Amino acid sequence: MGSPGTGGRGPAHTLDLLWGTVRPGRRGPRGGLSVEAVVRAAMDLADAEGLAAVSMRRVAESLDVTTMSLYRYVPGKDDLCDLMLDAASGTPDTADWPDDWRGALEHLARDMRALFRRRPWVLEIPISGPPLGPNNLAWMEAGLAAMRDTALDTGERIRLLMLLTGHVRSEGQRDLSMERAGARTGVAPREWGRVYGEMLGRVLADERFPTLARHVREGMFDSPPNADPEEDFEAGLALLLDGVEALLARRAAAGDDEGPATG
Amino acid sequence: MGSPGTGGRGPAHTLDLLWGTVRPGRRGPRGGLSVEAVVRAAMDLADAEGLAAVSMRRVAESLDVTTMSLYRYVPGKDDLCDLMLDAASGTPDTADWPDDWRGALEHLARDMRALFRRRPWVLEIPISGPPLGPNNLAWMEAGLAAMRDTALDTGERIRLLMLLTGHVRSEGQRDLSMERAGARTGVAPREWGRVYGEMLGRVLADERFPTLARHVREGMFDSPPNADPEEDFEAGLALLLDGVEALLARRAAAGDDEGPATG
DNA sequence: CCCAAACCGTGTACGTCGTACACTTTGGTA
DNA sequence: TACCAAAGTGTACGACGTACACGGTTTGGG
Repeated sequence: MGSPGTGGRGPAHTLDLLWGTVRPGRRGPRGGLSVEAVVRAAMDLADAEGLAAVSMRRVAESLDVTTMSLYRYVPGKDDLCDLMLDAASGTPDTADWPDDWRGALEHLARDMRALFRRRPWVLEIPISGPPLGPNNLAWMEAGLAAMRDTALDTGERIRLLMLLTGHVRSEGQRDLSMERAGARTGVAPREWGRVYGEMLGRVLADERFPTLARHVREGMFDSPPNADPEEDFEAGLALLLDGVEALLARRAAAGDDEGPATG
Repeated sequence: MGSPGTGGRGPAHTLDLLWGTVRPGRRGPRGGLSVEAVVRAAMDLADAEGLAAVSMRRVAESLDVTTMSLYRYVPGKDDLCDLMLDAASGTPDTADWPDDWRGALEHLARDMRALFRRRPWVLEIPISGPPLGPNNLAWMEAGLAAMRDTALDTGERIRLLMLLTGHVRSEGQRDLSMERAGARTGVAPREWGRVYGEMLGRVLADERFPTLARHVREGMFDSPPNADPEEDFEAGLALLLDGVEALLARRAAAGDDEGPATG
């Protein structure tokens, strides 16, 4: 499971792979495969059977080549996953995004969420560093563009973007874990909250959680905590952006002799 | 890697494991091991060498027993990880938490963050469902208690708690990935931003990211985006709680004929 | 009192994983 | 044309989780 070897020829090569700027090599036979083909095969596998089904062997098998031939195109599995992540991220469609920063950021967050719902396995890929691929940077570009008219400085904009993606990822991972918890016990995802409540209710009856117990007794699990993931997501998003508005309002009130940010 | 078998005797047994309410069984030889001993050994291993080093074989080896004997105490590795998570979570120390909800929630978030800094491997454990262990519930209890005097309803309180833990986890995972990215390239974590900037700067010079390029040209990476994780964490936390305050203010302004929440 | 049931711990084995390494085949270039 | 980098193959190693059958130990019910 670990990486005994070095993996690749350094992060510079990984960057070339991400951006598709690999010199094909003039000598030798023309390769029948390509980085994109390998990545696409891996993505197809992940789409069909989940990330756990993506092994070098299975990917190679689906391409009708041997396992080791993949290593001619990809340094190792970790890098393959990084490539999959960027490829699956795609490019945000900002056509119908509104002009105001809040509306645009809401669209960004929702589009990102839709992406994770479409390809849940993206959330399972361990992030190995800052976003470096073109697609991930395209999302960053869209986010920064959405904030162009705000009074936030560069650091704040990036932080807010990170915060937003963090929220989208967290919420998506929670949804995923709920679904899988349901699959493991054989209960439908929606009914999990019921089981949850029963379990907790039985257990909390005689323990040292007064506040929790009070909430349970007041019917906390009649409508279980995460019954509507969409509402949780939207509420968190709204809270976050409300925080931003508060910050902007504070700033506008404080430095009103200063000119507004020039677009 | 997957779980071909059923793993355990259902989630009810896992709950018993978590709460330490396992009937020892009157017949047969007294076991030299125990669930706690196994979990502790696994945690020691994770503390020393990271979660990747925690395998059934290595845990058994550290306990001077064979691999399979572990399965007498733990249904499988997934459940072991769940147990490790709850055990590592410990119990929040609310002694020096202030009385106001905001201060208390800040302390909760910071204490949680400290926990993840102390045991980074906790963040690598894939969450398999809602919090069910006593320690995780203790954190939930503390969080709910912190909000006892607010005008939030139960659902909102839980959502806020989830949002907070999501933020702490996200930020911790980002720190972790940064550290590991540095380790992989052989660069110190602090210098990563520099490399990041160089890479992006080189790449962005001739591409289709106008806003991003503008920020880069304006010195975005002179002080790299995630140079100070602590500041990022605190800023996000503040933003979040500002959002809550805005919600509370809105609520207070709207329904002032309604009595305040009774503690 | 005794035997069978329950339980602990062991040993072996299977299928899977990532990937190192030596090899043959291929085809552009010096 | 001869060479050699590169594509693709085959084999192998050391891990992993865990199913399964077995022998040893304790204890409860008859």
